[in-house]
Amino acid sequence: MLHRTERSAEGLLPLSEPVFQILISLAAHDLHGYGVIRDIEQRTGRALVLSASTLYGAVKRMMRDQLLERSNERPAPELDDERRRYYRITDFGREVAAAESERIQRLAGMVRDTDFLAKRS
Amino acid sequence: MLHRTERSAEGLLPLSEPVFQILISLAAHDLHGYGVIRDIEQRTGRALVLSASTLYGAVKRMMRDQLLERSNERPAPELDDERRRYYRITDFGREVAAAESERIQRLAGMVRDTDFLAKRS
DNA sequence: GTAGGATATATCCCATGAGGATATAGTTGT
DNA sequence: ACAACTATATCCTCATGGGATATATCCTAC
Repeated sequence: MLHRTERSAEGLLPLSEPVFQILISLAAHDLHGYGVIRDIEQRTGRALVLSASTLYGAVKRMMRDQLLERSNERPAPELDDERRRYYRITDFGREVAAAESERIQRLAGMVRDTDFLAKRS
Repeated sequence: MLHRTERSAEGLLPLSEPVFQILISLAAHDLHGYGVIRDIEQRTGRALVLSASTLYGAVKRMMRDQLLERSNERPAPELDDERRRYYRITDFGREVAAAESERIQRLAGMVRDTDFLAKRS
């Protein structure tokens, strides 16, 4: 019997914008909290800038839900900052991110050619 | 001087799943509350089935935010049900739906070719 | 060396929203 | 007549987002 996922990824959908963006950032590489804020800010062209409370609150809940875990690996000492706390996405976190991505693709397809500004009746 | 939008559509984004789906339903044709629930259920293949409290709560807030308004037009009496309260999407509601649609398209593009399950490092 | 801004984490607190439970009542089918 | 479905509405609870705030370290300029 193969590994049985405790909680289904779908049960956590839809993800909030902050949570999905945090998963995207950490899917690429381990990062510390403040670094995640900067990464999201850069990737979205400042369209989304998380406040500190949003980031740390979300991270705490994502750890509770086993989407993230603490990472012990740190950069070379000369590049490091002792205050940082690094996080890593879990396998389950990747499952959830993939499921949310599929949901988004489905939704995007559903409305792709819809002209909401065209009045009816 | 052309019409000036009071509140920007972007300020309401991102929309919750229920709110966006309600706008999609009403963008096609006026409908009453219970009919919106059925319409979303059908369109999404039962993937999203709003509870009554979610629907009526969302509709109330959407009226407050001027995304929807009451519609006086009713179907032919033999097809009607007096208990029904029909709703219509407003021009502003269409703007907001279009803005959310663009946001979704952008997000979908951003993650389209991301393989979240491919482990790194 | 010290002042100030950026980096970094964390908590308190409030407003908002999703949705289960529940209430009420009219409509339709058997 | 009785049940199931249609239809609207409110109460209540829980979770989340985010402003304000606190604390401390790092870095750069003077």
